[in-house]
Amino acid sequence: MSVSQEEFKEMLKKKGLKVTNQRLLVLEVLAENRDRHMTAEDIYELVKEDYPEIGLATIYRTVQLLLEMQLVDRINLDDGCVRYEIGENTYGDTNGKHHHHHLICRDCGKVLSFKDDLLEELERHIEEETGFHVQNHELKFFGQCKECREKQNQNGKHVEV
Amino acid sequence: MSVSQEEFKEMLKKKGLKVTNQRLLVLEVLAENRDRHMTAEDIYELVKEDYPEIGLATIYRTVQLLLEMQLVDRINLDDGCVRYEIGENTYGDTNGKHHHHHLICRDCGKVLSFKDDLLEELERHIEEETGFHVQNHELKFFGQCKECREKQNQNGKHVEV
DNA sequence: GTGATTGCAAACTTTTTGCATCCGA
DNA sequence: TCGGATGCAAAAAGTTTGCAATCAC
Repeated sequence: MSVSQEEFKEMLKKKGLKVTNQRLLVLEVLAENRDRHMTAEDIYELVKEDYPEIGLATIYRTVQLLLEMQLVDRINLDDGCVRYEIGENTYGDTNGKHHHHHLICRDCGKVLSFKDDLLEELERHIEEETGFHVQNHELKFFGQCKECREKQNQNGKHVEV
Repeated sequence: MSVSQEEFKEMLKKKGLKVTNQRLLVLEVLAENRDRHMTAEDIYELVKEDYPEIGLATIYRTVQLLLEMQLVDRINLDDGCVRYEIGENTYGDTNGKHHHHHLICRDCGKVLSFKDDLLEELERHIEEETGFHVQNHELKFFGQCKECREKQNQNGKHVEV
């Protein structure tokens, strides 16, 4: 079940909230950049192209709302700012895409995504052992990307781990 | 291989850095609170008990140093501040303890730890498929803890997921 | 003695909040 | 019309930095 713009409007109305240009544009910008990991500032700059009078505070208030509506995910790549990604079932043709994790290169800062559903077993395990009910997860791997590794090897350095 | 205070002093000297009371105390406080997830402010308050003249900036500079020396880990529980945990092999009798993940309750904010080594297979998988060399990871689960779940059930509410 | 380290205060960055105005329903 | 939503500016919160004084070696 993928959420369309029409469904988003319905969801807003059902909650007694108003459909505004700002809200539609924030979600649209996130949808158009589903491969990026956008900060509030990134979203602000892009929405401003279509709607120059928007304020940064509105971006923050809107992503908060979208988080609560579970239409976007929040991720933190440990670079000092929170980032937002549109949900896998929101606004897209990506009906098959499931969870993905982030691979963060400590050398160049690049962030790769890695699709995977293997955590479901672990989640079941956690629920059985602790009674904690898992609703969502965030998994980051820190290390060195292929390119940085090759670059290091070319420089004749020994790869120390 | 567990790192003792003596080894920490050696590591500092080997890097041409000085052994100061402040550095020893920060690591000691982290070691004494390995079950907590300490913010810079938490560490500051505790070190101040033994060393009232310490400044918050020193805490930040020291944890940065300890991170680089891989004696502590940084975690982010999405509550607005970065947290620090002493490394599993640092200053402890916990030679068998391996990786652990964090279970964050969205209702009461409590953070539980869950020991597990199941991610190693996934890391191998990632290295094979992408060439990304994994050095560390951080895994958080968001959901509802046992107590909050029971409380909700007692109130007669239907548990919606 | 000398260079690394510290404490303090100021600067900086990201995010939140108060409030008058505006706008969707 | 009316209450929710917005833009702006100010405030808050967390972290970093410059610098003179201090301390470890």
